[in-house]
Amino acid sequence: MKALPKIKRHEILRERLINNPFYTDEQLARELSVSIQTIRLDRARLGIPELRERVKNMARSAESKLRAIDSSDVVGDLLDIDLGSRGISVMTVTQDMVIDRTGVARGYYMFAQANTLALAIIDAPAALTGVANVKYIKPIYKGERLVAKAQVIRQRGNKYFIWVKIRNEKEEVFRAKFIVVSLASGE
Amino acid sequence: MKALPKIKRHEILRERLINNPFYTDEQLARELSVSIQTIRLDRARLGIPELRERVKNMARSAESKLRAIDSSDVVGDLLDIDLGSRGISVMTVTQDMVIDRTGVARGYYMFAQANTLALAIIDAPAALTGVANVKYIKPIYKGERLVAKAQVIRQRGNKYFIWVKIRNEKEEVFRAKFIVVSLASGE
DNA sequence: TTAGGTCTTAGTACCAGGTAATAAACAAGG
DNA sequence: CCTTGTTTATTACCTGGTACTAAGACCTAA
Repeated sequence: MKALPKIKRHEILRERLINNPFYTDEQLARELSVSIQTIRLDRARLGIPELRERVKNMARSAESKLRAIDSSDVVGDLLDIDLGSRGISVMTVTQDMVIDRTGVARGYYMFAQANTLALAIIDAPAALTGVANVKYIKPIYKGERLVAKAQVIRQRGNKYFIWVKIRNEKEEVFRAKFIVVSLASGE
Repeated sequence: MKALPKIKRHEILRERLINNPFYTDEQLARELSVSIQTIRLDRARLGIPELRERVKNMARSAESKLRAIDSSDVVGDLLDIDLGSRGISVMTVTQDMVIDRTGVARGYYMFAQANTLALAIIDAPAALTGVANVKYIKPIYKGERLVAKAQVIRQRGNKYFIWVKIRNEKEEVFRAKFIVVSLASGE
């Protein structure tokens, strides 16, 4: 590779660092056949931080994102809860929840919000979802603030029947009915 | 803080670095009232890498995890697909998919696997889930390898009716029926 | 042709956060 | 008293940079 024009090089640089932030300036310099100083100037002009900063930022943001869907028991923020009866959670749809091509939120995020809220309101040390009936009423887009309301509508033995409805600012966008099994008393 | 016994210090050090890997040796030294060299010896003895390595490892592992549930269009690995008709994906249940307290996989992972597979087999540039009916048959535990099979059972206009069944090694553990709407032709 | 501008490269000093190796101080036990 | 474990200090070196100065390369307009 040789003597690319500056603008082209900037494009390549930006793209390279997006899908592999672990490059050092030295590697980039070699691959683009320019000096390290040129790469540094480029990064400065493009506002791209140094390797260590990039990696640190990834580690930090990844940490919080993982917390959101992996580590917590409730997806979204629990606003209000009345154990054994009802609960409310909110979640804001961020860039990484939507399908790039269409800008529509992936369905399993709403499912996750509704499902975890349903499980949270069960007054038992452990509970499992048995059945879910889900209806996606409207597509949901980035930036929308989703409010989920859950309500226990019937309880029979260790089975709970729970309705969850999710609204955005204007209207109902999702609803689900869960049958949740409490594991408190035997199996 | 002063003059802790060595073993105690090791415990604290390990714990501190687990829930905040961003400490430098210098900070740790100050907080534990020992010299930097002592911290370095401790790390060496405990096999804990330096700050930059820790951060790099986090960034790398987080990257792959995020790809799994955020960036890819299919949760799990797509093994086989016959557009407009059927598809198969597999997913292995890892530690971070289970609820620590019970060791049972969170329900929305199976939902995500089934739902994304259902969407993937639709032969259209974009599709949305309209309705989902889900049954969790057996609890699923860490390490299980889940095979999801999806099949389009009916198509009416831009609506597809899809069955997805998930099995572990031995038996069926989950099934779902989705009604998926293709956005290809209008709205 | 020449002066001025932009790009690129080189070189130097400095920094954080380490590794590696050596040596010295100190306490405690037998 | 000597040995042993633990801690601290010191020094040389490493990577992947920042910040700054300076000089050469190349193009363009007067």
